Amino acid sequence: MKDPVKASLQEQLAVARRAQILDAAIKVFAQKGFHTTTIKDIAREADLADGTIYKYFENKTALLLGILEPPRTRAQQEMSFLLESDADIHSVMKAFMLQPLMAFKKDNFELFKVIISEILVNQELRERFHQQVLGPMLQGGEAYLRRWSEQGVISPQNIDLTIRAIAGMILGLLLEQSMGDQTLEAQWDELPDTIASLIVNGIKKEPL
Amino acid sequence: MKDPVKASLQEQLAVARRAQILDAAIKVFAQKGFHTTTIKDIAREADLADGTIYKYFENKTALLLGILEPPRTRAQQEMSFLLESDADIHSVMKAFMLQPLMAFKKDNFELFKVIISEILVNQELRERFHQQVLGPMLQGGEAYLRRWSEQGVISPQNIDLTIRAIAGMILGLLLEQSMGDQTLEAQWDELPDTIASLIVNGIKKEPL
Amino acid sequence: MKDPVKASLQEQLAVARRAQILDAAIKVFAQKGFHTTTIKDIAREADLADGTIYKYFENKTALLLGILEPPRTRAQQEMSFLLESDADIHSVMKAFMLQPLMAFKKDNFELFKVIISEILVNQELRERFHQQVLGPMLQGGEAYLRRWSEQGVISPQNIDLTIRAIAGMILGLLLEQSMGDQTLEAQWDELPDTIASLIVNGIKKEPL
Amino acid sequence: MKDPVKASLQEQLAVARRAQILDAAIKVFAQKGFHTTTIKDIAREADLADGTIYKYFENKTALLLGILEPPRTRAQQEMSFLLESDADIHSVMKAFMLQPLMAFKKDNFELFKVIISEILVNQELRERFHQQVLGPMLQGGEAYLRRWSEQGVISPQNIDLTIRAIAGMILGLLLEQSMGDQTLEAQWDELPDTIASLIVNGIKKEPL
DNA sequence: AATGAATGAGGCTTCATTCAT
DNA sequence: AATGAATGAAGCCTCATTCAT
Repeated sequence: MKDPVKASLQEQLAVARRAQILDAAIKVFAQKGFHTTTIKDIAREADLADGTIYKYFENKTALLLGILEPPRTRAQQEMSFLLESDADIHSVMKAFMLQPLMAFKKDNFELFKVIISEILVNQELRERFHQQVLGPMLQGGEAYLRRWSEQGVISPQNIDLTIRAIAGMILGLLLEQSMGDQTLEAQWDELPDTIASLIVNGIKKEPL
Repeated sequence: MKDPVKASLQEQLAVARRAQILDAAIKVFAQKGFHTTTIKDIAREADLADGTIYKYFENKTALLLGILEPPRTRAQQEMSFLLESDADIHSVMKAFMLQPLMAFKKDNFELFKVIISEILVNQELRERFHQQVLGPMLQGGEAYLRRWSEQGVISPQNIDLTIRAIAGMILGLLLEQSMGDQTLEAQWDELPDTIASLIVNGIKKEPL
Repeated sequence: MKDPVKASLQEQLAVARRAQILDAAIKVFAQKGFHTTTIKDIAREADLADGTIYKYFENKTALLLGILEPPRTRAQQEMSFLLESDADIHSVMKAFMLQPLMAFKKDNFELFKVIISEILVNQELRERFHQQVLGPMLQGGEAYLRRWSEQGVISPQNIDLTIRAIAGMILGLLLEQSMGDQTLEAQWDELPDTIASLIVNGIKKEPL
Repeated sequence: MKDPVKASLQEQLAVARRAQILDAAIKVFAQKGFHTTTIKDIAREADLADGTIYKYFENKTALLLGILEPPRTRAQQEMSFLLESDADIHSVMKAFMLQPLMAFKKDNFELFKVIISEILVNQELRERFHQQVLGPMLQGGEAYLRRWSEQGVISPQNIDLTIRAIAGMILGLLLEQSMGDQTLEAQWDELPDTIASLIVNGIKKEPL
């Protein structure tokens, strides 16, 4: 085991196994929900034995934590990259929405359901989510708003609350969609544009 | 038991008992979450025997459904009453926010957590919530927006999506708060005003 | 309560109530089986409250015991009356079968199922049944066989075992029928004759 | 686990475990009856954990079904073998009785009680019993009677009913014995002979 | 490293029975 | 005498987790 090549091979294998298990977990969680899913379900999906799961994850909750881990939440990184650019407000706003709103679309928002559902009830998960997903998202947005505010592009409202309201809108729309709202489902792709508009201009009719 | 007086007494007692159980359930659910709460917990809190719960509720899920029942969700009714009035946009918007944002404040949003958490995972509950809470909220708001739109007060954007975005913002803020966001917690009471402003005017600086 | 008329009235009422409850019990037991039937089922069928049952019967088992009580097991009395007569062997044998084989036919043998099923597992019930039903049946038959044996009509085989075999045949046929044997069901009415013949003559071809 | 040696070992172990559990179940069921026996009772007797039972049997009823499974009901097969032979009627008849009458003697008929008791009340069990035990028994006997009838050894009575009456006699005797009849218990070993005689010749005195 | 058999704690639910009215 | 609300013991079963191989 002192052979560094071997060691790194082992390591790579372990990483692969972890990924394999997480993929299975995501799939089954999305299908059946967290509490309804058994370790056996995941093991079967990953084509492993029950016990093997526990070599890579301490317990069932750790699987959910694993899903939230960095490599899988690359979302906000790409976003923050975008935020550095110099596009106009509407474009940036739209881009800000696009990522999260579309991210969950592929699996029909099932995974969103599972994660949020469990987050609401599990403290550790909640903190992780706040740190790894919500926090960065808010900070990124905040920085942007602050810059715009300094540039006099937007009115210097309470920025803390404003960015939280915007982020909340995204979360809330995902929530409503997850609850089976038909109207949202039908027009989902128009959301980024509509909302960006709403946030930038408000609902009030523009004075001529 | 053909005695009508006695009968109605019994009936009243039954109603009281139901309420007593629901109160206990709300309390314990809020403290421990749905899955973690046992029937025994609720029974103890209600100062009743386990079995008694089942005289009034078919099963554990029915307790959660009970929490969503009309008398306890009177919220949106009062709101819709408000919406009939002729106040200016900002005031109405603020009122629209006020109700839900404050409703859950008293129990530290714990109940919101539990309900949403379970809603995301339980179809029946989800449908009930959509029918009894979200639906009315959306319809009420939609009617308002439509009226304003006709009056030329607001720009005739996609109203369906707009109202959902607004409602989503409320839900999302509750969600962020439930996840332990400190900033929100500190400034919660300023939210209605800030958000109403945001929605009405947007973030863009007013052209002079 | 010292009024003897009143007292006897009370008493008569009590007897009627008992009967009412037993009738209900018989009906529901036959429909659903002993273990599957709840006191509530019986109470509902008897149009009484649960608690009332317990004023007349100590517990659920007592209801089954009640079903076996004399007035309802008048069977063997009529039979023993028949046995006194001087008919030929075949007729008597046939009569001996007729009563029990037909008694349970009316409720589709469901009650037989329930009683036997529980008898096999409940000692007290077993003893009662042996005393009140099986015993008299055996004794009646035994007396008859003995008389015939003395008269030289039948061969003096082991009478104890013979009568038990005959009674067993009856029980066993009821059992087979209860198990859903189609052939038996179709030809049930021919049984008394066929069996009487079998017992009297055996299966062996008569020597010319 | 692709190792075939290992796999077959596992398999053998599983079979053994099943047997171990069934043995325990038989023992406890015989002692306490089906409904009174808890899974814990069986687990304790088998020296296993409660949950382990469920790896091998779907539920409590499956344990009873297991008891009726082929390897344990090999009885009638041996009997049918006997029926092929060319012994005289009396011997065959006696053999026909011998097997079932003695099979249950070893455990004091307790198992018979439990099985029959539950069969009467459980449809699935009833069908299995009819298929696996009673059916073969009847068919075997029927074939025999029919052959004899063609050979002119026995009188061509209604063979369907006759074989059912004979089988019924066996069942009924087991039932009487199970109910605690002392006389039967004392003379149980003489039964096959006595009954064979009864069935072959009937009770009527032979005409000289 | 992987397996999967075994574990056993724990929850939901039913229902016979009691007892205050 | 009748009621039926309340009781609470008890059982079946699930499933996360462990550990010997």
